Amino acid sequence: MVNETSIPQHRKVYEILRSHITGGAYGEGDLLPSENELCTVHKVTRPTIRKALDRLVNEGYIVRHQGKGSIVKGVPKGVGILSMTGTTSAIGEDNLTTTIIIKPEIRNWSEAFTFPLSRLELESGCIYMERLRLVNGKPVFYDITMIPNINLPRFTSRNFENKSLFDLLRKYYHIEVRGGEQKLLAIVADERLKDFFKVGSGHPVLQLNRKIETNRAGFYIYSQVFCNTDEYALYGAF
Amino acid sequence: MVNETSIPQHRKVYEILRSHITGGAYGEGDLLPSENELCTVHKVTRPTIRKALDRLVNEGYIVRHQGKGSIVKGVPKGVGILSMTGTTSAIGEDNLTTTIIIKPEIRNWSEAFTFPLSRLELESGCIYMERLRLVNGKPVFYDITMIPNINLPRFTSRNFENKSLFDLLRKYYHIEVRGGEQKLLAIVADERLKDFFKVGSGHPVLQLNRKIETNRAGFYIYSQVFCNTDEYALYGAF
DNA sequence: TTAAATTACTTGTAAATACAAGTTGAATAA
DNA sequence: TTATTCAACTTGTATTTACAAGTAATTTAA
Repeated sequence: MVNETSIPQHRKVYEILRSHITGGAYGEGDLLPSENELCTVHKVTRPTIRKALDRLVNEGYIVRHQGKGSIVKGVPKGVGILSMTGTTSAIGEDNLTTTIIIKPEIRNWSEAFTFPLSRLELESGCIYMERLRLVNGKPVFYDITMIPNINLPRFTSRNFENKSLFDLLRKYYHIEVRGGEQKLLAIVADERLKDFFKVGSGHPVLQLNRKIETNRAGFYIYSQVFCNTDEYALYGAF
Repeated sequence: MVNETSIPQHRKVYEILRSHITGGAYGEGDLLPSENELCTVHKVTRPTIRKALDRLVNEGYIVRHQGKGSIVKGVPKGVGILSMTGTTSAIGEDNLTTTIIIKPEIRNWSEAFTFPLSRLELESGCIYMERLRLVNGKPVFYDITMIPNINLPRFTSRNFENKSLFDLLRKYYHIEVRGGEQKLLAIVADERLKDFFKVGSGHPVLQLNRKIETNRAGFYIYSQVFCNTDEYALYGAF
């Protein structure tokens, strides 16, 4: 029997458990139901349950102890900046507001920050945008995002104001982040950054150049993020 | 039948395949033997092989394609600084030389950089060391490492000159890095850093404060790393 | 009362089996 | 020759079964 969208069972169980953890149904230190209980609830066998749990362990949501059970660690903090998707999940959405500096528009690539581009990417052009992120009202992130203009209908007309770019890509285009590479360096704020961050001259700024892989083969997202780490240090778990 | 040290089969297979990749037996783009071939070679069944391969995928050594096979991606670059162990594997040992500024010595904790310490850690004191790392002769990393002084016989008398701290911990004390958390920020070089890095005043420096988890419960390694990113940006994969 | 043993859980490992689904190259038919 | 079909691979998913090993509470014996 094929499921409606043929999403594997272990993935479904993973999504459900993950949403329960992120949604607060389980808090830090709570015990997840035992594997056998999960089996009966989701009507699958133990290897399937274990595959779902394996992923939760890998992503840092839970730890397992032989003889005890699966203990919830909570939502991995800082997964955002340093290891996965956007800036949104790094801080917690409550305190983060976004100002669009340059709305998504189609441009030619201005060379995507030290990362070499493929011919297809160069020919297609890119969707370019600049955003300023404020944490508790203070400007902390300034980011430039470049996405190849390949098979993304109506992209530039979508509303980004209160959405995560990555949620949007996932929802409308089934593009999911798989991993990526990044370069980090410390620089001194230039005129533009001094203006955005409202800091004086000589102010140190953290710069991240990122190339993000997706589930679409050959489809990469490039972003350059500048951070004022005066009050909010970048946090990452690994 | 119990194996000599009762190391799981899937872990053994993982170690073997991993060493083949890191050792250069398989290069980038090469196909690993098929799962069934690996089964016959290692005398285990497919689920066991798949568990070993799963881990290699998670750690970025290989990618798998249905119908094609398991393709070697190579040794994950930059795993060092941003996601795992030391600085050594970040650059490649060839170009990296280490100068010990303060040899490992037992001290009281000077509060391990914003990370709260447990009572046991505070009571045990810490092994403290400072090292300067040079890449191609230029000072790039300055790091302070603090290790709780718990059950580490003869640690301060070991020779660190040309060894990775983490290799040593693994080899002699069976301590392996499991993960950790880190905070990143951009600062301006103080007098000490200006001296070490031979840079002028106002020079931006990247600072990492890290708390590293190990396979010993409650045993954490704390380190603070300062990087001059002028010539060598920190590189990380995720 | 106290300490040891048992029992009933939990997760960890491993095999054997089956079929689905993607890829590739060889055999076949036009 | 060219296009199509097919067979032989590959990995992906899932079940069933079995036992090992760690944990914790209960029961039992001292």
